Amino acid sequence: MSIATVSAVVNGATWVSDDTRRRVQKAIDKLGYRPNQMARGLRTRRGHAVGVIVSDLTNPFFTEIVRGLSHTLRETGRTIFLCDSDHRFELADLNLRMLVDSHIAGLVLVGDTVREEALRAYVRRHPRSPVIAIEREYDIEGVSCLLVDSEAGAYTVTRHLIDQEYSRIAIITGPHEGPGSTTYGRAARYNGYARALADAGRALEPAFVAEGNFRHAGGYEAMRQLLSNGNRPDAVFASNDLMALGAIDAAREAGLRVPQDVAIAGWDDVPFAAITTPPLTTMAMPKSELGAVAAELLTRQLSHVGPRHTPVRKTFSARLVVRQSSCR
Amino acid sequence: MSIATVSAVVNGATWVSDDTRRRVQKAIDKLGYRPNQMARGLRTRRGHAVGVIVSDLTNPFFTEIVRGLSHTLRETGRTIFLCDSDHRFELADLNLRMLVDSHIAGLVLVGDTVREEALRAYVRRHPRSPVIAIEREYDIEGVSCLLVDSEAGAYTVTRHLIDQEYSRIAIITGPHEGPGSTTYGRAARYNGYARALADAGRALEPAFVAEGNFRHAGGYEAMRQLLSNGNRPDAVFASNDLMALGAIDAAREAGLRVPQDVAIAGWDDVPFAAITTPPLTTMAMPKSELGAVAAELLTRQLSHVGPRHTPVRKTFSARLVVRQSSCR
DNA sequence: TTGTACGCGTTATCAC
DNA sequence: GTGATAACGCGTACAA
Repeated sequence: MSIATVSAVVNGATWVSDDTRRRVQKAIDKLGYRPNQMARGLRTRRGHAVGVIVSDLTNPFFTEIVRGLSHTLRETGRTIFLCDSDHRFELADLNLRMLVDSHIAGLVLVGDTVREEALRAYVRRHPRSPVIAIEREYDIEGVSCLLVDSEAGAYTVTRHLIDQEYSRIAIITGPHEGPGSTTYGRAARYNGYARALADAGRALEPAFVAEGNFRHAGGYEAMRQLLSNGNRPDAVFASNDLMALGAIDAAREAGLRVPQDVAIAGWDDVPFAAITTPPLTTMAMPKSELGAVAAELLTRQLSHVGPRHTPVRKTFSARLVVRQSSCR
Repeated sequence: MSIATVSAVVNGATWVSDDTRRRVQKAIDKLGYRPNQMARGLRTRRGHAVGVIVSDLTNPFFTEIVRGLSHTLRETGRTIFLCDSDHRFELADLNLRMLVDSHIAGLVLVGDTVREEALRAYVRRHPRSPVIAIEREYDIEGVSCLLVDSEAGAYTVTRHLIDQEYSRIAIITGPHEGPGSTTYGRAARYNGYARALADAGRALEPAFVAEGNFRHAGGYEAMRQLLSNGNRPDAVFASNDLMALGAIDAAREAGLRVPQDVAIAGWDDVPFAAITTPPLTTMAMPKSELGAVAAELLTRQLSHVGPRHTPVRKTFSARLVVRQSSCR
């Protein structure tokens, strides 16, 4: 028995005879042999683990995706290098650097994490590494993006508020700069909101636009700001559920009833949205679909041999879920 | 300049002259040199990443801990190998095997994950690897455990329900077998519940004990079971918040009002517990404390040189947070 | 179909 | 203080 033969068996080479394969396998089981991933990675110049950077691990929408990935990868014997970028570019860049040092086999970006420039550099230096971005659009060759049509969704939910006869509709956006300013922050969701107002012949009141940070506290602060104006809004579309819940807290604290005095709508449909006080109207993200497609895409691209895998760009749509927070 | 000297500088050896150190550093910055973690791990027989197995990534209490760990470790330049064991022993064992293959530097167990036996084997084969278990007690030398006094907490919350003049108090426990059956499932929380009833001179009704699985769906099912009895409980202590929320859903579906018809109390005080309908009475876990201690402990043990680090066993206590779900 | 020998990038040992 | 060199465990080109 030789080292090379064992290696061949372990890596499933085709040229080993069935007989020796069995004998090797038996020995492996008996001795409890396990390949050393570090040595393997050193030799192959390509690790076995997948790097994942998520912009906010406390956001249930994101954890659901990570959980799905974790399970799919386990079936391939792969593990996840997990990093939380805390909604900050500097941290995301740092995280990416650490992942590069660990020689990951592939990269998954969940939410708005690394800068376009940083990712471009990564792709250039690691042409064989699949990159999948979820909920963030990159204009980089070789990067797959799984997106949700935020503009259309924002239009839908704003339209819904208009139909409910709310007349002074505000929006809590993502941050103006930094993560969130790209895909689903100001750009798309704000545009959808603006277009819906325009189509209904409503004016866009600058005082009705507040900036949040995709977190509970950010929604709370933004709502306080909106309420401090003389002309109070009677409906608020928050760009995600965490901020919507923060907004509800702020409204209640100001002695306002939701939805009688002010309606609130969110985005994501996190599991808790259905059981808050009051239950939250929100745009439901196609979570399971997103997770499944990402996992399938990743494993396919990882097992792909050849110089370059084919990137995918796919847009899903969010679905309006009407609950009590937007119906007087 | 020689390879060995550079290595010495990178690893902060004391014997390099300040002058060469500066020169090496300058070259490192200029060339953008980054040590290859795989080669390093291969040589040292000890990786740079920390393995984390969490029993349920969708449980906000757990993600908070993971998030904290992620950030603390980033400061040391370390990454996390994350695995979700999905509340299943087989998966946890598999995860542990994968982590071993990846040659982790340390291990953190969040929630009820790997079996005592599996962990014992790990510790035997990796005496230098720190192991920290959060919310699960192991009787293994060298394993640090950060615990919460579940028995006392369960006593407190049950006592609270008694004080609120509820008379038929039920419990939704963790699973009877598998993860959850150990620390905080049947054992401690059930015992605290039983002792509180006994101290108050109440009988322990077997029909008032339902088994859950620490998930929303499990709480829902357990509640349905409790409600299907002729003698309905008028208060339910669920062993965690996810199950409590499931129980609320089931109660509402059965046409019962919470807390007028049936009171519900949970355990964890996840962020959403404060904003559910109605806001949830629950035992607040010392999250930030737990996270901070775990992180501090881990980094200390990781940087510890010598044959054996000193394990720590620490018990925190949960705090009763009374909200509307338990007050008519 | 099998075995040999080399190199992946690092750290540890020891001679200088 | 510094530099040469042997491992670490594996994949693979190439010889057999």
